[in-house]
Amino acid sequence: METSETGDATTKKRPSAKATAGTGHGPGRRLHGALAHKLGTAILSGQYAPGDVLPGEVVFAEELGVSRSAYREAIQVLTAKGLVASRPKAGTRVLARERWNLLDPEVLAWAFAGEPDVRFVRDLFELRSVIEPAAARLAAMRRSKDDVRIMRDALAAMRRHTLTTEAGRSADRDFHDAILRASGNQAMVVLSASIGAAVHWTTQFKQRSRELPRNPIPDHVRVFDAIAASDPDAAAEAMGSLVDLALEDTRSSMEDWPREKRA
Amino acid sequence: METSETGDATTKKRPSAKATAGTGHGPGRRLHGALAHKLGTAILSGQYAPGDVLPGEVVFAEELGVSRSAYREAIQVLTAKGLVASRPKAGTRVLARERWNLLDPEVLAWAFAGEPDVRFVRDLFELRSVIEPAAARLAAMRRSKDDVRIMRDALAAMRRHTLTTEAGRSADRDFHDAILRASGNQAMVVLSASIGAAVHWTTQFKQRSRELPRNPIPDHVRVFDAIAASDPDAAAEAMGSLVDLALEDTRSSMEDWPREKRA
DNA sequence: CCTCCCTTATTACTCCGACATATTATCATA
DNA sequence: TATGATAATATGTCGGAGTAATAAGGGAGG
Repeated sequence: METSETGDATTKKRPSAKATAGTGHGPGRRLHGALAHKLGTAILSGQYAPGDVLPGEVVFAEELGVSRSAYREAIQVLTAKGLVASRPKAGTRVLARERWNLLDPEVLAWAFAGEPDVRFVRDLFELRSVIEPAAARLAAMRRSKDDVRIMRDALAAMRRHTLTTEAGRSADRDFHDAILRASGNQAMVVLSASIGAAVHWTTQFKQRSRELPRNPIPDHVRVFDAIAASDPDAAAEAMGSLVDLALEDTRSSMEDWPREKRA
Repeated sequence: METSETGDATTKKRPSAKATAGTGHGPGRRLHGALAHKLGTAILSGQYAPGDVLPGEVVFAEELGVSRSAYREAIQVLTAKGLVASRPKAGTRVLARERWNLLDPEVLAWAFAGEPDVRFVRDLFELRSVIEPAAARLAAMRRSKDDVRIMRDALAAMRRHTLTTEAGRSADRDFHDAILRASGNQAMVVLSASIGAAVHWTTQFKQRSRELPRNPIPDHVRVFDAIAASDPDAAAEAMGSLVDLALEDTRSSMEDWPREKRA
C-alpha cells in the first residue's frame, strides 16, 4: 500500500547501483568524493562559469541521484577549495577564478581532466622554471649524503627504464622530489607536489603526440653533479636549462601553443 | 531529560556564538566551518599529531556537542585540504605533514592561529624571495598602463597612511597584488594570495614587538620605477632586496630565530 | 519621488535515526 | 602454521523534519 504513495514510479531505493556510475574510478572512491570530482571537473571545464548559481540542494541532489547529505559533503569539498560559496537564500554560486585554489593537487587534476588550458599550462611551467632552479640552488647548499644517494638511485632508475614506461616517469618524479626535499624548504616541497602532478599530466601529453624527441638523461646528470658538488650557481643554471628544454618539448607537442607574441 | 546526559555542563545549543570567535571575519561563518577551524588549528598546533586516530564519529561529534552531519562536513573540509583521511573500520587519522596543503590560505591561517613555527616562517619567506622577484621581472615585461596606475595609487596610499595602520597594510598588500597580477601568471597570483596572507600575519608580529624600524617606501619606489620603466633585471633586483629587508625586520622581531648558521 | 524599515518567502543549515558498505580482526579448519 | 570464512565495528549513505539567516518585496515616512 504505502509502497507507491508518491507515484513517481521510479526512484527512491537504488542507492548503490549508480554510485559507481559517474566516473567509475573504481575502488577507494566514495560517493561524495566522486560527486566532488564530477562537479569540480564541470566547473574547471567551464560548464559552470564564475557567477553562475547552482540549482537548489534538494533539486540538484535529486537530479544527480544522491542524497542531500552526500551532495552537501561534496559541496563542502568544493567550498574548501575555493570553487564555490553558499549562503542561505542566495544559493550556491561559483566564485571568481582568482579565488580558486589552483595549486591544490585535486583542483589541478580536475583542470587536467578535460582539455587543459594552454595559457594555464604555460603559467605552470613558468612557475616551475622559477621554483625548481631555486630549489636546486638550496639543495646544493643543504643536501645531505642521504639526499645524494636517493637522487643517484632515481637517476639510475631513469636510465634503466626510459620515460616511455611508467616506472621511468615515476623515477623522474622521484628525482625531482628528492631535490625539493633536499632543499630543506617544506613550502617548496608542497608546491612541488602540485606542480609535479601537473607536469605528470603534460608528460603524458608528450608521450601521446610524438615519440620522445630528446634524451633527458644528460640534463639530469648535470643537475645531479652540481648538487653533489655543492655548487649552488651551477645547480640553479643546470636546472634552469632542464626546465626550459622540457618546456620546449611540451610546447612542440601541443598544437596551437600561443607563441609568446606579446610586447 | 536528555539535556544533560553527558554532564559537560556547557555547550549544546549555541552555534552562532562561537562562530565569530576564531578570527572574527565577521558573519557568514557556519557551524561546520567553525568546527573545521577548531579541528584544523588543533591539528596544525600539534594537538593531534600525524598518525593519530581521531575518536569515532559518533563519540567525537557528541563530545563536541554537534550532530554527526555537521561533524562529517567539517571532516570533509579537512580531508579536502589533505590533513586527514578516513576509511571504514579504520577510523579517521591525521596524515603526514607532507600531505598537508600548507599553501591553502585557510590552512595557512590555521598555522598562524597559534604560535607560528619559526622554521615554517623562514620557509615561507624563502619562497617569497623566489617568487616575488620573478613576478616583478615578468611584470616589468608585461605590465599594462592600467597596472602601473594601480601600483602608483597603492604606493600613494602607503605613503599617506603608514604601515602602523590597517589601511596602510592593506595598501601594501594591494601593491604586491598588483605586481603579481601584472605578471600575467595566474599560478603566481594564486600563490601570492597564500603567501600574502602569511606575510600579513608576520607583519602583525612586527608591529606587536617593536616600532617600525625602517621606512619601507624607498624600497617600494625602486621596484615601482623599474617596473614602470620596463626594466626586468632592475625590477627583480629591487624586489629581491625589498624582500630581504622585510625578512631581516621580521627576523629581528622574533626572539629566537635560528640564525642560519649552517654550512 | 526617494529612502528606510519591516515583513515575508526562500534557501541553506542543522539535527536525528536508520540502514548499507567496507575493512579489519577473529576464529575455525586444513 | 597458513588460510579461509565469519563476525564485529566504524565510516558511508539515506530520508525527513525543523531552524536560522538572508535577499527580495512592500509599506510607512521623509
